[in-house]
Amino acid sequence: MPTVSSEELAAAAGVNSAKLRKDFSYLGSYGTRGVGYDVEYLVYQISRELGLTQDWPVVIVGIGNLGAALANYGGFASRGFRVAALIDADPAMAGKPVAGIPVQHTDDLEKIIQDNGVSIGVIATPAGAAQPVCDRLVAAGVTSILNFAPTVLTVPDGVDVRKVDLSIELQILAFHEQRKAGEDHGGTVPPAAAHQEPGEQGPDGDVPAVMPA
Amino acid sequence: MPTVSSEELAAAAGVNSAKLRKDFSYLGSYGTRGVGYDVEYLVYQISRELGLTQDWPVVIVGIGNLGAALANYGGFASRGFRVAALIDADPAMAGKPVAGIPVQHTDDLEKIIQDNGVSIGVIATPAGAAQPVCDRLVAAGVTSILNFAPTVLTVPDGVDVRKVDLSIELQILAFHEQRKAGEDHGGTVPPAAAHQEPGEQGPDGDVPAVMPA
DNA sequence: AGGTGTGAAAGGGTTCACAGCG
DNA sequence: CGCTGTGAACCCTTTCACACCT
Repeated sequence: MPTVSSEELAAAAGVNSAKLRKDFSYLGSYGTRGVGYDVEYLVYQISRELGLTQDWPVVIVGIGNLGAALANYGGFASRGFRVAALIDADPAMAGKPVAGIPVQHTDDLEKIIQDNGVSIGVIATPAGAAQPVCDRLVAAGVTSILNFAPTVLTVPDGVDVRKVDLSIELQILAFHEQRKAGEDHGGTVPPAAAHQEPGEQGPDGDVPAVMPA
Repeated sequence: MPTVSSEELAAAAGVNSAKLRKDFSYLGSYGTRGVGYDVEYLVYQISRELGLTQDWPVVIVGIGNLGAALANYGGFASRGFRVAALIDADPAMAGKPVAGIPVQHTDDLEKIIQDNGVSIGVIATPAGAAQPVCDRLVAAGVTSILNFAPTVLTVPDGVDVRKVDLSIELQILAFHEQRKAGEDHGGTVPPAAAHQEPGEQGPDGDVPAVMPA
């Protein structure tokens, strides 16, 4: 299949074809009228725009179950991510290989970051260790942090943090599950929040915008 | 602190106070004019609306690193989730306790679901096993599935699926990282997508709406 | 013809601003 | 007087519809 139309892609993605064309148009004019989009060319252009063609060395700090799961996760390599190092505070872990990469001790964190030119760090430590680790990562030159620890991190301006809460997705499912069952609700919620569109399976839309901890 | 104003909550959440008040108004009139919101009462009302006051038994299928990390995750209990069972296809795992819960074999999946009245299942298996597991969960009565396997699942109408891709958040960070560094871009992207607001750390907004696999 | 690229219309969500209540 | 609750204004995103190119 050398070429696709916006109509076909839209159907596959579960969106309107006009939206898809408009979105693509922000990247440039990569389609051919009367024909569609050249698949290979389009994939390359989107990959480049998203930064998938670059090599991103990342470090994972905190090699418990979650850290190990991340280290073993196959999806990283294909998106341009390379696990440059695994770091843990437990001296007993040092030297042990996880996913083929030897775990290093937290003492060497700064050196590891600098030697590998790492700008993205993943924190998978317990809650208490997260902020100190974060501070050291930032001081060593990391400017983007993915945080799996159940804490809100404080960082200086110019540093991006994204927090992943493994229970939030479950909570969204439970929210809908609740509605499937009993239909006796106190309040009124606008239709947009009532239910996700069938077909989509992703973390977007359909989530209350404001949800205090 | 027995009471909060919408202004204070909005500042803490990094949003507009009017939005917060409007959002709350969909749940009912839980505030007091001239005073603010009674914290304890508000927390209860929001919890109830989100389904946090209920008990949600869940099963986790696939007890590798990720499954184990989920089983050990502390955040579930406080949100009303109870890990009713851990299930794995490896006979060697059967009986082994993970996070204090003995792992059970896939053969007993249907019985486990029914005995515990489980309606929410978590899939943390390898990609190949995900769809068969999903089918069995659904046949046994599960109506909401949280999928960590790198596959898009096919389910009948009435079943909700949410897919968590651990590399997508990393990709979003890399996208911004790329912009921090070089500023030579081919295309033009609308301002809303240019950068996340400082202060927020969540998986929402700021993500291209359409991103074909 | 067939399908992109895009101005213009429609729609939905956010913000303003203030009436109204404690 | 202070702060909620909310109609109305505003703005951004999505969709329509069609000119234009292949």
